[in-house]
Amino acid sequence: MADRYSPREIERKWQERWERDGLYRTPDDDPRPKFYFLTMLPYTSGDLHIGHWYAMAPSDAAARYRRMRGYNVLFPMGFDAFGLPAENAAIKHGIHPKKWTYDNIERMRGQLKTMGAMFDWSREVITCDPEYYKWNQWFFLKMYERGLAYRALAPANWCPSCQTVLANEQVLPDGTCERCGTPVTRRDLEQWFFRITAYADELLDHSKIQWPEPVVVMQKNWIGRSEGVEIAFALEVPGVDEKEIRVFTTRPDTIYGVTFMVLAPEHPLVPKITAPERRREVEEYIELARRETEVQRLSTAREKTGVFTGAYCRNLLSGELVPIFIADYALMWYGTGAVMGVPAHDQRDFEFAQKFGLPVKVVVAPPGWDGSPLEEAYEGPGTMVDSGPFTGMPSEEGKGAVARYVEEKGWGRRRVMYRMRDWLISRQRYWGTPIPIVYCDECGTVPVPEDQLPIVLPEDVDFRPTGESPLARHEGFVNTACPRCGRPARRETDTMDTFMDSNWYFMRYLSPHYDQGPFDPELGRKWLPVDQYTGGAEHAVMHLLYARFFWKVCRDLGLVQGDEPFLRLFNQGQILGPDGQRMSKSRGNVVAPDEQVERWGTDTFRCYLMFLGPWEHGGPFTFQGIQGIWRWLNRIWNVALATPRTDEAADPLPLRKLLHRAIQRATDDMEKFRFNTLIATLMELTNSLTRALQEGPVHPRAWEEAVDSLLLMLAPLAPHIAEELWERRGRPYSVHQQSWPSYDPELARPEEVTLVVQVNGRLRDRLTVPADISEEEAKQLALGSERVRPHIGERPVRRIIYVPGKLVNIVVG
RNA sequence: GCCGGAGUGGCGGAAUGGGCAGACGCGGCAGACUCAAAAUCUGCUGAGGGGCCGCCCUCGUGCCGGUUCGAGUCCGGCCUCCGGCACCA
Repeated sequence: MADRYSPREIERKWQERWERDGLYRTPDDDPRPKFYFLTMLPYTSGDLHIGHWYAMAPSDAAARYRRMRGYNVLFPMGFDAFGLPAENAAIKHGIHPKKWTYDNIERMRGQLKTMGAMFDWSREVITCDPEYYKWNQWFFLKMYERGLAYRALAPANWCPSCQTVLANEQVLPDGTCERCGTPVTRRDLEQWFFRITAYADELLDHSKIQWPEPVVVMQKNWIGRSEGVEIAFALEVPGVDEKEIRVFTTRPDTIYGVTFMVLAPEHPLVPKITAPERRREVEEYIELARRETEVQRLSTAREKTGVFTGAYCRNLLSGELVPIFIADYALMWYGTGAVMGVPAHDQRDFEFAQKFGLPVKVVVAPPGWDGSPLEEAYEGPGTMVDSGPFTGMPSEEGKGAVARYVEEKGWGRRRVMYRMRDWLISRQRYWGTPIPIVYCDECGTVPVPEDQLPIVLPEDVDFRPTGESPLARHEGFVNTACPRCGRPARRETDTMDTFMDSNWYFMRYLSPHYDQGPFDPELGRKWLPVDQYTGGAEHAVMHLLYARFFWKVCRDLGLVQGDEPFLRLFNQGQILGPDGQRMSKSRGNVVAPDEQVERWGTDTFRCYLMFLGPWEHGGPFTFQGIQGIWRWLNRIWNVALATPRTDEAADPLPLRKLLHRAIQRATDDMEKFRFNTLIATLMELTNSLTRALQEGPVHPRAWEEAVDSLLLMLAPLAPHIAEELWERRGRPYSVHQQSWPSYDPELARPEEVTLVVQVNGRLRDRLTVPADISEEEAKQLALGSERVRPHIGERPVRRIIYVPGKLVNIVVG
């Protein structure tokens, strides 16, 4: 018997050997078909946690499998290195964000290497490196040129006590500052946006990608397209120039039910139309709304609030005059910032009307309605009533009819609205990509010329929170010369949202040090788009939507071909603590992967994560089960190195059939990322081989074929032990350069099947029969069964149902 | 509230173009090896009941109903948990 399985020794040994040999360097000039396998890069938080392992280890197995299937596989890794936690660490512990980040990268890179993954480290990308973010700035300029980057006034979270802008993550759920507990207010600042809404309709089209349906649905909901009509209401306030208020509605069929009008508090018409005697109350309400955080304001549980402006407007269709209110449930950034109040057919309007004693006028009769007052808004379809010329029309039809009428009269037009807003990319933060813009008193907003990039983030910055954006206090950074006129000018001091970094990192992997553009276009043509992307579902809307948008911009810039960056997507589940809760330091349920690797070895830990359950499910990490994987790998060790009693005369078929069935199932599972059942299949194969070993002489070539195939199928899952055993069995280095075993369908097909015999649908007997048994034979066999006959008794057989290879069901009585 | 996803033994989970429920593993029980323990190996392990105990019967996939010869799987109505969105006119 060979010596014992000792993961610590062999794992270090092979990791060193693989690195020395450049086994996982992906050549760009390889004749095999390319396959770009991408897994999301980690944020440089400090330690590689179990979630990273759960995301990456199965991805590695799948990438290795692709490689064994004859593809030239690119499987790169990098670090998402800009972001708030680095800055917070600096504020809290006085460590410079750069040092904090690079120290973390150093540690995490080491941890990643213990995984034994086939990452091509020569392509590593670190997003906080000027070599990388230079191209963030370059992209920004391209977008600015095309009008896709613009500056506008937008509200930001503002802490009046800290005198600083806060990121959304720094605002606690109760709307207070995470540092000082002061209620956060909103403050309007000039900020930069990317015009993602210009691509809204294209982003709604997921027909060219194979993504999990839930992610597609989430993106569609996020974009939130709705078709409706913009309609004018006549404004008849003396001394006001504006003669109309425009509203957006998806329910033009309810227009005769309008009993009031609501404007958003920020609506520009409000100060103009407010009656003198209402002015004080209106201003107070506006101030109140301004002080509220978005979270508070959008809370649906709250009772409706609002104030009457004293002004009226006229419904052009009905000719009725209705009062104009302001209320914070009307949102300035959606539609026109004005809502027509139809309490009978909109629950929000209904609640508002109840509160303010406004009339509820039914114009779409619910089926079977007796004319009595409504208890709540009726939002379904019905027959239009009390609606002028449209009375009697089904409301669904009325939508189009009213829209046409309104368009004919020139009172409005059909419009499409989106829930999605443009992407605000400005962050009043230090640790991010500087926005390449200069403000000049003479020339205004001036983009930094390309040849002056990168604008390097200065390191000698006072990033402690003193009430200003850190870069704004750095004289050497802020003060510059206008690129256009040369006169003194000021740099933009905001930095970019870090989602900018993840927009295109997968392009940078192709040529991480290329300096003529974001990536070598020739390599772009070769490798892009990504064939398979894996990562957490938490990125369903933000990252994955931004990256699709960005790709389409790149396509329009002529940088990439095709419409989508990630052809196939897979979301792994989330790994929980042993208590079934989210892992967190405060709960004390964090499982450190390093300890598990130390104890069991990487191969065992990797396989265990894959064996836990379906990859997309995730679930609690428990310590008991890992033992089972350890035992299994030991059994493989023993089987692979055993010297069986062999006999040329032994029948090779049983072993071969067993093996080829296993290969068939394993291949199918690999294709579908079903690692848990894949491992179960390999366990069964291992157990069968162990039994064959004990039972007697085996056919020598069938045995060798079976053991070699087992190791080949093990290789993507547990790369180190597979390599070690492959070598010990005298096979040529490396197991990872071999082909995935193929199966012979003839051998994989079972010769005998178990035929289930039922009487009236209840299981009564199992018969082992040849797979090619005829229907007639099967029925006769079933009827003749000793176990079946008593259940038929004297009752007549009415029907016999036969499912080939599966069952016979005898219907009696 | 709306939109997704999921509910199967003591536990993680298998099995869905309807057809053997519980593969594989953990845990548990019993045995072998051992002075003993660990490790390893073998057997049993959904619940209930009956036996002429190497056998049989009944029940059983969140709940209620339906379709079907047959439902974990399909349909209708609920319940619970998880995730996302949440006054989007």
